[in-house]
This record gives sequence, structure tokens and C-alpha cells, in this order.
Amino acid sequence: MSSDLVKQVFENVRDFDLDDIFDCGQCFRWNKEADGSYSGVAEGAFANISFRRNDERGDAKAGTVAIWSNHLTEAPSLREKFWRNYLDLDRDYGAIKRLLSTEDPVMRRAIKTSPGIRILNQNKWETLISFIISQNNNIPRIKSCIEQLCAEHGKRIGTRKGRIVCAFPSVERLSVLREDDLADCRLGYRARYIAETARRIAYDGGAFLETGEQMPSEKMEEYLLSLPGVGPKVANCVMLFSMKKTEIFPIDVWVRRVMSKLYGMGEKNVSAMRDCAARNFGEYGGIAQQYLFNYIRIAARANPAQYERLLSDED
DNA sequence: GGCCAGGGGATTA
DNA sequence: TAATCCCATGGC
Repeated sequence: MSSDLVKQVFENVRDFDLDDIFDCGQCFRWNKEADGSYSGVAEGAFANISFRRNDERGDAKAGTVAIWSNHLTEAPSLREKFWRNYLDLDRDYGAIKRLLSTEDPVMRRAIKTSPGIRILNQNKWETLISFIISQNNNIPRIKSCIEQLCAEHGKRIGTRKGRIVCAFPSVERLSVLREDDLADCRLGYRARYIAETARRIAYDGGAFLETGEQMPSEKMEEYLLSLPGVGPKVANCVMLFSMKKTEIFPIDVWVRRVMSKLYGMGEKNVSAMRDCAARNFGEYGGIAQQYLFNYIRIAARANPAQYERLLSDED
């Protein structure tokens, strides 16, 4: 397959780190290679992405992104445009980080933990189904569920290291499936949500699939919440990760912990957390959320004992 | 064997 | 409106 790949390069990219981007919980189909690069699938194309920081002669805070993909059918200019948008390269994260950091020591620590996060602009349909799968689930298992879903129902797009690589299944395919056809994916009770939501999208999801960021957030959220298996958290993730709604602040169990333990808010007062985020983080609430989410998750992983003490502290 | 995971839906109170 | 239970699955 490697002979079929084409190369795309972006130079002098700042505020960029592969681990921060692909391991911060926003995407599920990218995996780290032995050389530190990441391989995955986006919009029906297999890709491998590497990042090399400039040496001391260049801008030390910047580097070069190199992407090998089998995006063969598109003109080079369209491919360049696709990756530029997918990796959110036109956004000035340095400015956003400075804005979020002023007068917020918690955010300063969070950003310092993963300063290279960028919010990917992912496919709406894939993001919707992926985050339905995410409910009451953990990230490794979400990834395996999605891989199985792609292997069983996605279009084959090539082979990699002797394994078949598949695209995310189409609306058409999933909309004709019955719950039983999803049994191999080990989706549990979410299988019914996915089958029903797929039929809804096939039937009336035109506006969702074709518009997106042009549509007002309120209207889009209303539609998403009408889908089976989609509540506030899933709807918010879809809007943030696939519709450029950077002000949206998804609240899950980890964000609730951050807000209660580090921002001193009531554990269950989700609406107050939303208000707090809107006040403090404004139009970049979603990006702030991603720094915080990754911060608390890394803290829990790195030092479980200290993390447990933090959580059990009855202040 | 109970608890937890990027929650949502239905039923109670 | 808020609280509670249940929902499959798998890792620990």
C-alpha cells in the first residue's frame, strides 16, 4: 500500500503535538506507531502523520507536519485544504492559550500539561455515532467498538501491515442494519440507538449532514437531542468536534470532577458549570474544556494516589 | 465481585 | 426540576 501514498507537508506549525492531539479523547481511530507518528483513517482515507520540530536554526517552537495518505482521488489543492481544516491549522492556538491563561492558574497548569492540543474538525456522521458509542464507556473499549464497526460494515480502503483498513460505515449502510447485525461490535444497549439514529439520519438528516457550522447552535442542538441515544453531552461533543462550535463546553464525569475539585463548584450542578465556562472561557469554552479534560485524566493516570487524595479531600 | 467508563432514557418523588 | 434505576460490556 505504501506505494499508493501521497505526501502533504505543512511547515512552521506551532502549538502542535501529536500525542496531545490524538490522545486527548477527541478522536478514536488514530493510533501511535513505534516511531512516534500516528496512523488512522479520516474521510475514507488512510493516513500516517508525523511531526518534526525545527532545529535551533529555525523557530524552536514550530515544526513540520508530514502526512502520507491514500487520498488519491482528490486534487492536491483539495487534499491540502482538507488536512489544513482537519488539523485546524488556521487557528491561532497561541493567542487562545494566552487568553485562557490570564487570571486562571488552573488553566495555566492544564495548558502546560498538553500545550499542543488542537481540536480536530472531524466528520459529522462519524462523530455522532462515535460519541453515541462513548456513553457510559471507556476510551479503549470505544476504540475497539468503532474498529469492529468499521471492519464489519465499512468500505475497504487498503491494507496496512497485513491488516485490512476500512472507512467508517456510511449512513446508507448503517441505516439498513438491524440491531442483531451489530452484535459482533459488542455495543451493548447502544446498538439499538445506533440503528435507530442511522435510520433517522437517512430519513431526515439532510440538514445535519449538509449544513453544520452555518446552522445556529441552538437549532442544531435541538435536532441532535431528538436522536435516540443523544443527550446533552453527546450533542455537545458532536458540535465541538465536527461543527466548529468552539464555544460549546461538553460536561462529562471528568470535566465535572475538574469543575468541582479545582474550580470549587457543586459536584452535580451542571448548569452552574455551564454558566461558569461561558463566563470564563467564552467563545473558546470547548478548547478550554479539552485542556481541562486531558489534564485531569493525565493526572489520574500519572499519580493515582495523589489523584485519589485530591478527589476524596473534604474541603 | 463490585466499581467504573467522555450518559441517556424512563420512571418516581 | 431533581433523584434514582437500569441499560451491555469489559477491565481492574
